[in-house]
Amino acid sequence: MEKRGIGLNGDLMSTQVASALMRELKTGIYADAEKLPAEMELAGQYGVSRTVIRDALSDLENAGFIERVRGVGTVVNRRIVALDNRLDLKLEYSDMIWSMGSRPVVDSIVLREESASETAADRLGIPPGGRLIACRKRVLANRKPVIYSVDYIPQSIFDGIDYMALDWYQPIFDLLSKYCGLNVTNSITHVSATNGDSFIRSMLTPGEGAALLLLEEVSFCKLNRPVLYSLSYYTSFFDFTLLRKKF
Amino acid sequence: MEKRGIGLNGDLMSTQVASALMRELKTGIYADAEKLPAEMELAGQYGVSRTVIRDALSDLENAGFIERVRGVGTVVNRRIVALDNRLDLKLEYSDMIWSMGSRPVVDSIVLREESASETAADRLGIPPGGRLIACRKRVLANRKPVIYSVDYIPQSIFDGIDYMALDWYQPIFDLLSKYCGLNVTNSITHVSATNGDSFIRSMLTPGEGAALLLLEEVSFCKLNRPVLYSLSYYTSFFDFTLLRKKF
DNA sequence: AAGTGGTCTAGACCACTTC
DNA sequence: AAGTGGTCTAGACCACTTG
Repeated sequence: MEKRGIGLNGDLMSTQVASALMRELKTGIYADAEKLPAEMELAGQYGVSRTVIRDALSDLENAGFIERVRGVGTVVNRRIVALDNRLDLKLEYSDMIWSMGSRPVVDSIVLREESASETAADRLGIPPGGRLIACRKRVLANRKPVIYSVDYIPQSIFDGIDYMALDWYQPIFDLLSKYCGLNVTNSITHVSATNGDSFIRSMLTPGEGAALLLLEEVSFCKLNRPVLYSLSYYTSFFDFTLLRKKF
Repeated sequence: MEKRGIGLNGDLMSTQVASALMRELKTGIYADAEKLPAEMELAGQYGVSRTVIRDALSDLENAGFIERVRGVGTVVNRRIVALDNRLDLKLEYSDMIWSMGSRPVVDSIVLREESASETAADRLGIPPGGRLIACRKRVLANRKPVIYSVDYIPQSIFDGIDYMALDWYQPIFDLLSKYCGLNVTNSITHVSATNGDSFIRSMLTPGEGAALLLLEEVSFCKLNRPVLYSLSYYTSFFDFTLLRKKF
């Protein structure tokens, strides 16, 4: 009898199949395909049941990469497969900068301990005035400033950790993962347009009359635990793309 | 033997269960619940197999409303259930305005036939210079201008239809659905911040120094067929929220 | 009629958390 | 040990599109 549930590298079968299919769709044997093979055929090829294939295809469909049509087959959405920086699927700015061919560089970090504002306390689910760590920083791409951000983290998250000694130049999600064992899974993000104040504009030096995109964001770990409240100002360097789908 | 696959009102069983659960989560018996009952128990209550329940829960989880944890149960994400205007789940501005307690009113419509720009042709997958219908309009909420938009639709979509006679005051998606039988299922949206030009600002009269949010969008029907290319400028009246999730 | 994806059933075992 | 969700199997029928 085959081992069930878990494949060789620890991932689930359906996850492995989904990754494999995605690879083939982007650069492999389905790179020019308009349709994928029938579900039963894929099941045979990968040596799994149709259920596994359908779970994998469900994931791809939810992300918009394919569309399944009865009587027709599994149709590839080429335009969506080709998209690179999906705001709705990525949480990390550094990935975005890398995939745009630049190297993200962080400068002028200011780390402080502060009392939570009413807003911050509400978003993070802590008492007003609770202790926060505030990390203000600027990110450059190709030597040009592209992001200015303020990240607030409850001090309680760093219980027993000398957070001042940590390397705050790395992406904040990496830091939370490495030193606190907290993996951010999703964020609620408010998007708006602004011109910023004179300080923000002096940090980002956008062109005359250029507006900034502001993302106000609460990030969560497993079980909906809020761990990060952040305000990020983005210059027009970024091309934010997202897929909107009816529920 | 029970009828399979389709329930009383034409919806799928899993879709019906998902809707029912969503209703209970928002205002029903699970309005204050931290967890949903076990899958087997739900299966019993709704008189369906565990598979149906799991399909329904999968949909809710994909939209972020619940989280399923092994050994624990199905946990409700209250903050996400409480969100109202999800940019990633809604395609229609009028819904958003209604749910903010205002009535959307469209004024100053300008309908023209134009040749496709290179950009528009590319986005809509038609030859450059192809015939387009351009609909420019302004939307008011509570008598204040809140959106200015330009919608481009390939003329071929209206083959044999006297499009000039249609009611362009209704949402464009309703129009496409009613008269062309085309239901928009998703959109690729580019988000950016801008200050607009003097014309846009005269239409929207944002406050001094207030920036505008620009959504540049291609909307698709079944089989990834592009039917609408639009540019929409939004004032700060709108609170755009979206859920970002790791793929 | 044949082939596709969509759904459903019944049953099984696995991984995890809690008691 | 008991209960949860996660995965998988094998098989069935349904709805739809295409030839």
